[in-house]
Order: sequence, then structure tokens, then C-alpha cells
Amino acid sequence: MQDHKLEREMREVGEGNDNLKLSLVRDSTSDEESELVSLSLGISSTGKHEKNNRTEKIRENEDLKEGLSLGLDIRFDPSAIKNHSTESRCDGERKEEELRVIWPPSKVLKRTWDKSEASQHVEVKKARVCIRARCDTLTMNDGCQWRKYGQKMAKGNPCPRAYYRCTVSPSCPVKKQVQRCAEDMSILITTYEGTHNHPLPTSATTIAYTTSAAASMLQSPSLTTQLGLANSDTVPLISSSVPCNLNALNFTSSYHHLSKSPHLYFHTSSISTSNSHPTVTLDLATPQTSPHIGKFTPSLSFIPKYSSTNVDFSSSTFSPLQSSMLHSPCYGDYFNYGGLITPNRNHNGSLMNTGKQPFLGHLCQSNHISNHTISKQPLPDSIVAATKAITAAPKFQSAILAAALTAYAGNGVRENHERHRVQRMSFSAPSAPKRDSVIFQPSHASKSSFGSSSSKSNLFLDQ
DNA sequence: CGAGTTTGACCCGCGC
DNA sequence: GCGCGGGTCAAACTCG
Repeated sequence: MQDHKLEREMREVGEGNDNLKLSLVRDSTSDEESELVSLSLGISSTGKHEKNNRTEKIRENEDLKEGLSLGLDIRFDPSAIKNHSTESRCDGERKEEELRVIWPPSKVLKRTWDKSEASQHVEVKKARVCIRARCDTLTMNDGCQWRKYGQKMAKGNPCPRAYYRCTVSPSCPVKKQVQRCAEDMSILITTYEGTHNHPLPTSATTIAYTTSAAASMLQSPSLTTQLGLANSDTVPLISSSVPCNLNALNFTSSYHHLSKSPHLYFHTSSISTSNSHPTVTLDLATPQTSPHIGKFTPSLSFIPKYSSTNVDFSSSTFSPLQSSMLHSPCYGDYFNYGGLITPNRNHNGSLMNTGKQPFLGHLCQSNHISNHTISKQPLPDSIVAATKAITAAPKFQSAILAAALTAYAGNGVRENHERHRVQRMSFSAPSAPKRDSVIFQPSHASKSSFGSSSSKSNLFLDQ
């Protein structure tokens, strides 16, 4: 019930802005299946803690009644959206503020780095989300600000593991580990742990949403039972094909009537509970053939709200993730489909480049991406430049990542979507010679794609 | 000079 | 109990 309300309000938010079309649709069946979603923390993979988990599950289900609850003790506050829908929808800053996800801590935290307090967060510490993605930079730009506090050589990997803390708030306990994959140095393995206890920029919430959603899946006893995680195995979700109804991951944009399948298939992800930290791994770097769509799976489905033959993002229905991602002040600067590409700036007006990647100076000048340019007039120079701008954007990688993660959730409903007019944004398989390529591939009516790499960027247009 | 990074030392949990 | 490895601390260093 509340989900439907949220859905309606989210859509209203989108319709209030010409460039923002939201479509958060909860399937009518999801009310039933939401019972299967447990957001309990500190899930144990073994049966001996099952009793505790059950207690936690009951507690968490009670929490669910109060609002959408994400894993890792994250609370999604629908009231913020409600407020948004009832107030001004034109004020960009206000929208940004209101669309920020407030993640209140389970308790007010002082700096949790000291050991005495760290012990109080053992449970929170247990759930981790590991993201494997091809990335040429030192770290993925996920929208958050991080401070490196350590580096260590890990056994069996020639590449050092770096430790970062979130510095958005001095009391934020969130940490991440970054390490290159030993087998493939182009793959960056980022492991997130903990819960932000402060408002996040929208661009950061994309990752936070998805990782926490994945964590919530990990923490679902029902799911773990289905997957046989009680045996402390790593379970490839691609082979399990277990329907995963994730409240948090169910942000896949769709029309209500299309959203009949609440099933999510994580084709290249896995859950591991073999160590002290139950970890869900979202593998965005491994190409795999999906039984559902027959090609590399990370693809993002869009349903054009209006008949669209262009790559018109503003007229497509995005999930909240996608919308916030693409229309946030951060992305908006780069992803301003009809506007000037300028570097991101943080709240203080200073340049945001948390990943330390150098901005491409020329890209900060007068490169434009317009709907018209993208969809109608292939202009190689400007397009290439624009593509570079997009891919050089400090937040873009997180956009890609979030979109890809969202895409996982979207795969389950794709089959339905494709009976209709579906625009699809897909992320190319790394089998391509160039890495980090991104393909926006609207199906049927139109097709266009961005491609980029560390060495060269290309934009392919195919009307 | 302040903020962020580097890096060796230290702590702690776990397996043997 | 011991050793190993992961994780963290904090002084030194770098950079803007």
C-alpha cells in the first residue's frame, strides 16, 4: 500500500519536471513477496544463528511497516519524496536536497574508529558488498568522498589493497577497500562496508542504494535458504536463477502493468558467506551469456514514457536511481542533455574530483550534448569530445555502476519490457578490445551508443 | 599551513 | 602458544 503511494509520488515527482520522469513501480504481487525480504543485519550463514536471525527478521519486518528499509540499516524515507511531490518541483537545489537519501544511523555515532566503539558495530560490519568492475582509475568514483587510511599487500595479489573511510561526515563509519583483481588488473574490486549516517549527494546514493540493496539481499534468510547458503558456499546467482524480490533493487523502471515479474536475476553476481563477512559480489566485469537475453547482461531497460525514437533521456522513464543519477546536480552538469558540460562542483562550489582523476580541460569548455545531437546529427568531433566528457566525469563511473547494478534488477522484467517499446542502455561486454566502454543501446526504434576507453572514445549512432 | 597520502608498526582474530 | 594475514594507527611526507 505504501509502496503504491510511494510509486505514485515518485512518478509525480518526475512529471513535475520536464526532464525528470520517474517510474518507480511496485508490482502488485510485491506486497506478498516483500515478506520474503529480510533486511536483518548480521545474518549468519550457519544454522546455529538461525534463531537470532528469526528474531531480527521479525524486528526488521516491523520496521518495514514504517517505510522502505534498505539493508545495512539503511532507511529510505518516503516522506522526503512525499514532501517533494507536494512542494515545489522546479527548484533544482531543493529537489536535490529532498531526493537525498537520509540514512540515519541506528544510533548516534561518535567517531567509530576507536576500537571500543568499533566493537559495537560488529553486526554492521559483517555485511559487505563487493563490486567488480572494469576501471582504469585508482578507485571508482562513487560520489562519496573518501580518505585513504591504509594500504596493504594482500596475500595472493600483487596489487596492494587500499583502505578508505568516508569523509563526508567525520562520524561516518563507512569504509571501502579497493583492490585490483589479481587475474585481471583491469578489474577493480571495491568492497563497501558499513552504513552512511549522513545525507548523501544523489550521485552517491546511487551506489549506496544498490550496494545496500545487494546487502539486503544477502541478509535475507529466505534467499540465503533458497540458495543453500547455510553451507557457507559462494553461490553464483546466475545459476541459481532464484527469484529475488528486493525492495531496494526493485527500482527497475517499468509500467505498472509491465511489472508482473518481480524476479531479479543476478547473472554475474554471487553471494559468499564463507568468511566472517557475508559478502555479496556484484560482478560487472564478467561477460556472461544470459539465459534470458542471450548476451552480456548488464543492460538497463528504459521504457519511454512517450513515443521516442531518439535517445532522449529526458523523455524516458527512469528508475529513481537512474533519474537521480542523471538529473542530480552532479550528473546534470555532465549529463545535461541540452546543456553545457561543466565540471562538477560540490556544495562549496569547489571542484569535485574525488577520484583525483584530472579533468580534461578542453571538455570543460564548450562541448554540448543535446538530444538533437545525439539522436539526429552524428557529429563525430563533438560527440567524441562529449563522450570523453561523460567518461571523464568523476561521477560518471558511479553512474555506470549504478545503472549497471540497476540493470541487474531490470533483467528480470526485460522480457516483458521488450514486448513493448523499450529503450535499453547496455554496458558492453569487456570482450571488446577497448575497456570501460559504455553502450547506450535503445532497442527497436532507435539505437545509439557511447563508447569510450582510456585511449579513445567513440560514439556510435545507429538510427 | 592544512588536508590528504604513504608506509612501517602495531593489534587482533583465526587456524594450526 | 605461535604464526600468519587482515585491518588500523599514526608519524612522516607530499601537495596545493
